[in-house]
Amino acid sequence: MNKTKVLYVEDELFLGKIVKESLESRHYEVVMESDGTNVLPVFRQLNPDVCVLDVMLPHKDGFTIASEIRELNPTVPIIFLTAKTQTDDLVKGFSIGGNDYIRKPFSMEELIVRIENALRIRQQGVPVTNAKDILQIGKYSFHVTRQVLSGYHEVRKLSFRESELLKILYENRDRIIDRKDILNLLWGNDSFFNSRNLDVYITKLRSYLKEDDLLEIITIKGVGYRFVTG
Amino acid sequence: MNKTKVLYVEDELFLGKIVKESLESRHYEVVMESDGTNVLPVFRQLNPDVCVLDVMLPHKDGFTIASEIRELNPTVPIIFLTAKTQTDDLVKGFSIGGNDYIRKPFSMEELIVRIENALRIRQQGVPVTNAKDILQIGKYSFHVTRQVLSGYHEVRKLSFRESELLKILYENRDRIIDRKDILNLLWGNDSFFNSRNLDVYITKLRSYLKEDDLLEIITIKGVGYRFVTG
DNA sequence: TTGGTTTAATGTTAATTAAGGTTAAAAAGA
DNA sequence: TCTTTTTAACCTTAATTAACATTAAACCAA
Repeated sequence: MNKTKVLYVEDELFLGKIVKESLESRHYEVVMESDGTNVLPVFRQLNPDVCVLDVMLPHKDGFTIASEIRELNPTVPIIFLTAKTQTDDLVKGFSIGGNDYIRKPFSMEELIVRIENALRIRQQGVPVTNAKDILQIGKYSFHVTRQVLSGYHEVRKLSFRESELLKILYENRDRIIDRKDILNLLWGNDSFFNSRNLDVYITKLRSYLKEDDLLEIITIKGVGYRFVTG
Repeated sequence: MNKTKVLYVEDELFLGKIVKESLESRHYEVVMESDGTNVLPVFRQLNPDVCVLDVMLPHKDGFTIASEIRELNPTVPIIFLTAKTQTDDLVKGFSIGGNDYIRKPFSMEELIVRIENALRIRQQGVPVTNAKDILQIGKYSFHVTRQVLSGYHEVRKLSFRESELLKILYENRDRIIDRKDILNLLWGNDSFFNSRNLDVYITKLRSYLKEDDLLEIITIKGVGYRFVTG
């Protein structure tokens, strides 16, 4: 049987060396990367069985790398290493869909348990990603039930209304959606005040989505909107 | 696994050298061209996996090169590098059709993400052009759902009514279209006021289309219009 | 028939109105 | 207290209406 291939991204070289050697002594094949910017080509070349990513990296955080990896490969398990200072919320947002996380400091046993766990789950054919829950919207990925919108540079937790509106827009992308329909779906009626409310949320989403210039919420005055995605 | 081959067209030699070496250190094979006129032979010889083109080049702009490359190869991903001074809309207008673009200055991470992204999209067999959405109208190209009309010199965002009218005219080009039919399609009825409204929009479109002398919206009094495109 | 005149249709431009955008502050939840 | 949602105020833009100009078909007289 081939060795399990681990892609390990860690900027603390001292810690990294220990972990790498420790895993190798347990018959894993480990490729370590200390620079977040170089991960994708290495990933493509190695095609690892599992990724272990430190969240705090000099140029690029682990979440961003993760969502890039996810675009290349929607199923490979990803394990985050987080310092205890990170907010729980965002980490949790990412700790689904084949992702797991371990708080630093951790023991080798713990890491190995998580790795084996991830591999086992994947082997059993348990869907690692609840794929339909994660929408690719342009350069963003949007976890609907977690209400997390992740771009290259920032990860944002959306409120309920923001998230629902984005979902509606996405489901009807490239088509004209009636203002009234959105209002009825989001507020249950289309009174004047809710109508102005919708304007506010449209503005918010536009600003959240501006990392990708190709994403556009076009206003069709007197009618509604059209969300153009590609 | 073979290295990913990148054709990189860039006239700023200093920047180019940095980018080239940076990509090479990340296991890409890079061929750099500084002169736009020589790109096609190089393309043929290299048969790259992805092209990265600076838009502002001395003799020939990146868009022109891109369309030449497209003739040789309709699917290879093309990424444009554009200066930040170019207006958003210009970029938007041209960045349609499966290509991506990056604003200068950019980070290496960003470039790599885009490259990997482009390769992945191609692998998945995702269609690179949403061709049916882009109409060629004389010297203009018209992106219907984005409501963007791009000529050589200016790119204009059309309003919904302008855009719909242009679409109707184009779909019935070189034929006589009844005024009434347009009115019914655009406003749902043909009352007097809407009728005057149509006049206004016809005037607007005529002025938008005057970059190309061969395009003409001919009035047929008492009947309707004929949009002559050839 | 020809050239002028009338008249309705359409062209053009500007003013008005209404829809929506943006931002901030207030209110409501949690 | 902190976040989300709603309300409010003011700003921008598209769509409509209005006013006046031009065109071309229709009519008419010499």
